[in-house]
Amino acid sequence: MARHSRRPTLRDVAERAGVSQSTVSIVLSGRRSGADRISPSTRQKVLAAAEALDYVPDQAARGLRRRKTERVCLAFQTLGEPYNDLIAADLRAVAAEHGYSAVIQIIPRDEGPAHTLQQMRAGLADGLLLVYTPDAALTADLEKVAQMRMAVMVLSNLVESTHFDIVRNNEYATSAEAVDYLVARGHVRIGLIRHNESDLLRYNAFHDRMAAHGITLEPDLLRTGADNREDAFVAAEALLALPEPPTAIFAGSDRAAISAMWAVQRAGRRIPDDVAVIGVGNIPEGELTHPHLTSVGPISRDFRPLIKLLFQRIQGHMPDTGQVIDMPWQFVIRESA
Amino acid sequence: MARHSRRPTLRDVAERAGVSQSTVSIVLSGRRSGADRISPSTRQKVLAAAEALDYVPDQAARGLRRRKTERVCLAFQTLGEPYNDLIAADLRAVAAEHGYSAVIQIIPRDEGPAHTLQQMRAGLADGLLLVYTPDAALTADLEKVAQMRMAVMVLSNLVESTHFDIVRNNEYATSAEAVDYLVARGHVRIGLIRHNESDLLRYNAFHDRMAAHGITLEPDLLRTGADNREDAFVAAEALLALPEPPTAIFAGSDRAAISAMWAVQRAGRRIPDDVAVIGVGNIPEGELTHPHLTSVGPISRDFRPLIKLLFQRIQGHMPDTGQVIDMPWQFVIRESA
DNA sequence: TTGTATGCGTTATCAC
DNA sequence: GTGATAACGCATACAA
Repeated sequence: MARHSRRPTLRDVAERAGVSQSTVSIVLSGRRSGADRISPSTRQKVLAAAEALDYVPDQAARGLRRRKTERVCLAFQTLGEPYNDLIAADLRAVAAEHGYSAVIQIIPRDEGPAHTLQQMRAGLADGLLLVYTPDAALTADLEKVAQMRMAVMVLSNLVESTHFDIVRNNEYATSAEAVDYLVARGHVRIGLIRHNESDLLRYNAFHDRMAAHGITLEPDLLRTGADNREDAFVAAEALLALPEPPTAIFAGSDRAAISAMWAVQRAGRRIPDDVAVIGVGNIPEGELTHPHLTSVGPISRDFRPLIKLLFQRIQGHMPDTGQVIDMPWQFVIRESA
Repeated sequence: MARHSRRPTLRDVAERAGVSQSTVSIVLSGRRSGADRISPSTRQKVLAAAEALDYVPDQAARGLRRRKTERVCLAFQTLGEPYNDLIAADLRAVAAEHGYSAVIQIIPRDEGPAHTLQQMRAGLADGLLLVYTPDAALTADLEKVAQMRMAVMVLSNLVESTHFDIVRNNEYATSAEAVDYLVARGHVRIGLIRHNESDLLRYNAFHDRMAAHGITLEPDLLRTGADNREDAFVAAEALLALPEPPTAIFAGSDRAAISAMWAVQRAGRRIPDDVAVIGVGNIPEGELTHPHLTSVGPISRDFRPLIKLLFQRIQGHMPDTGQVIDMPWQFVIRESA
């Protein structure tokens, strides 16, 4: 295992080609259209030498000099959320079109995105796409990142700032629609499975609409902390085990809703006749389940428009003040409610 | 939006503290135990200045100088695979213990990991954890990466090299066990839903055992390209729509198996009485489904031992020749078969 | 058209 | 104990 074979540098390529470092740099950096500055023959020699040495430019050195990483970072809490998968795929594709590389950072549930923001300020990437609802302290940190000429886009309904771009959706209105739908179908005892604390709006909608309909909320019917499929399943089982179980379950995510559906089936009840189930997110999986999942979620699953905006900002083609972008949601009635 | 506020450098901190750059570097870099070299009072001044300026050291410059990124990279094809989620969480946690940062790169399905390997050679990270089965050409590229003093660990049963660490499992034997189990229960017409091409062993096991039992394979019962839940669902529907549908389905992944279960339920058939279903992976979700999913997969879901080995290599505490690590699998009989 | 010289921000080696 | 100074590998302004 021949370790420690020193990686070739510009100088190695220059020596092999019999030219100077700068010539090699001009040819290989692709900038300033090296084609018209360097003679074809020199150019060929350089390319041949680089090829022979298997030269790869050093990111640290190039980044230090250019003040650019040509990298974007995507940060979210969990890979388990199907939308994060879609966002990651779109980000990678659009980044590639721009000659950029995409990296993902996981935000630990108990610590928040502080580490990622620190990394950004240390120069991890030129742009950040954050799927998270930061609190006030983190908003300040985010603004610091944005002030360092890096592009920042946050997907959150609850953050406020003019220093970076924010993507919002009408989660509240569509969730309210779903609750109204359940009530209109005669449901009074509706169980709630909360996903995590960062997205309050769907729960606010639940509370508000139930109050509007004059239905008092029983603490027993509210389960929290169902961040993953397993916990959501347990929460649903607890709801179904109540002396007076709910006739409908409103889950904070489609994943939680699917877990709830399994729990209902295991309890030997029918969906939606015995227990209706509604989720949030409208993930593709909801069209596979049996019965198909009624849900609230984005109309479009294409995140490329958002990402293109992020690259607009990276390239400086955006106004200095942060924009607010709307991503419309809808209530999709399928079979489970 | 006060953009372009130049980020503070060592010199800014030095000026504010009234000392030299080197002193600041010694204090802040944490190396060489700055505590005993620098006087407490100077040290305090430096720390105060850094705090006041909100100084964050530049990764590019530090990396260029130290020849270290203090970063590890995890690369895999899809976020949808639950195990990748577990690996990512464990990697992040162990990395944090070592003062390292973890980044994830998605390997595009149509291009393979070439881009990530290029990034590694350009100095993206000190170590790479690759969940992928590279072909011969990529193995050569991987060896190049490993030769540049970076730690490389690959999770694959099909790659061969002494230049990096390889993690294997007994996927073949346990898959064979599952097939034998189905045959022993009287199943002859067994449908196969292939996941992707990179993990051939489970399909080899299927073919070999069926042949051993003298059962000829019908092309109609073999479906390929079911890389995601949606495609697997379609594949299962096609199987069930056959004039003579299978009495059992062996899916290349648990996700595919769960999709198949939904398809079976939608077709109004019972599991396992009408159609038995077996998956591969033994993901946590399999204990939630109704019925619970019979599967083949890792005994342990804890990837930290592997990751600790990766860090051993990063720190140079490993023999130069690549190791082969075994990760045992088992056949888990639940309710679906 | 090509080469020389300088600096990006940091760390390490040396004097003092 | 602390401060100049020289690299790390690359890109660019400028000179030739």
